[in-house]
Amino acid sequence: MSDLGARLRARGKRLTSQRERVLAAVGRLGHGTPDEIADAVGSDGGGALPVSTVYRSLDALSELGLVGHTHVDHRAPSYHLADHATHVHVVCRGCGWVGEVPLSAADELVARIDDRLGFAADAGHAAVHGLCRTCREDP
Amino acid sequence: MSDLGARLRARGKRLTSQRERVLAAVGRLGHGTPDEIADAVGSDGGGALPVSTVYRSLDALSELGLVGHTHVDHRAPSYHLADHATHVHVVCRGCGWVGEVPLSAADELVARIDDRLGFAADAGHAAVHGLCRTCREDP
DNA sequence: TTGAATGCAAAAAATTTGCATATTG
DNA sequence: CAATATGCAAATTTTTTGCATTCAA
Repeated sequence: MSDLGARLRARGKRLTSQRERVLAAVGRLGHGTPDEIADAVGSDGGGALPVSTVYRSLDALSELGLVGHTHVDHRAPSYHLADHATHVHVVCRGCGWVGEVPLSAADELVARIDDRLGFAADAGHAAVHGLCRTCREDP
Repeated sequence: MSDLGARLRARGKRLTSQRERVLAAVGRLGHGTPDEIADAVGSDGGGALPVSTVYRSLDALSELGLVGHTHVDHRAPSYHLADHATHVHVVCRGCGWVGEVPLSAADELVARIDDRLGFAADAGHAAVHGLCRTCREDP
């Protein structure tokens, strides 16, 4: 898997230390907004990066399929390594609680989507909203 | 269904013409960003509303569960009537194409989430990302 | 009346862009 | 060397807030 450099080059892009550091930071964080990722990069001992570079790096890495993102709440795209997406996120509309279930829980849905549309769904990038145990009982 | 006024009052909120107009605009539009909704409200003959009021109205209506939203792309939350959410959206990461499958396709997933977490998932508010028929074959 | 909601304008966030300079291949 | 990225600052875009005023209940 993956010579980052080769994959970038294959797309006419280049391997830079910034992109390596952003990728590493995403891996370290698990999940993070562009801002949090910028902070994480800043604490790897290599000096801070401007947010604009973080955005551009995330774009580049997304194009390669190395990182993905979900919208956990209204405002923040949360990036993660593509291979970290091993579960479906659920987000409570009431209290904001975030939980997860194994990706396999979505097998049936993924199969049905493929049947009907020929679409390769990546459930690991989905955030399902709803109400958690507590909020569904409450008013 | 519902008496909008009653539902609002039940939460200590009030029925205002602005909220009625925002709700109507969302219904007319089907889907729309706060900005588009503001425009739509502006063309109902009742004069424009400041975006801040649109945001606040959408919040209020969301709390009542009358409107919901999905993140169709990176940047835009797309609001819709809650009862319009009768399908699961799929969004192609490659070309941005948006499709949908019946909500029932997610029954199994919803059941599993309930089993494991006691969480009431609302699949109609989920956008599943992936690759469409065309993009999955292509580079 | 009285607290909730609006309108407006200003503030805060979040994201993108222009351009000279530095780097990769 | 040539094309791609970076850094930085400024410009956009999106969302939120403060506050005096209006309005629903």
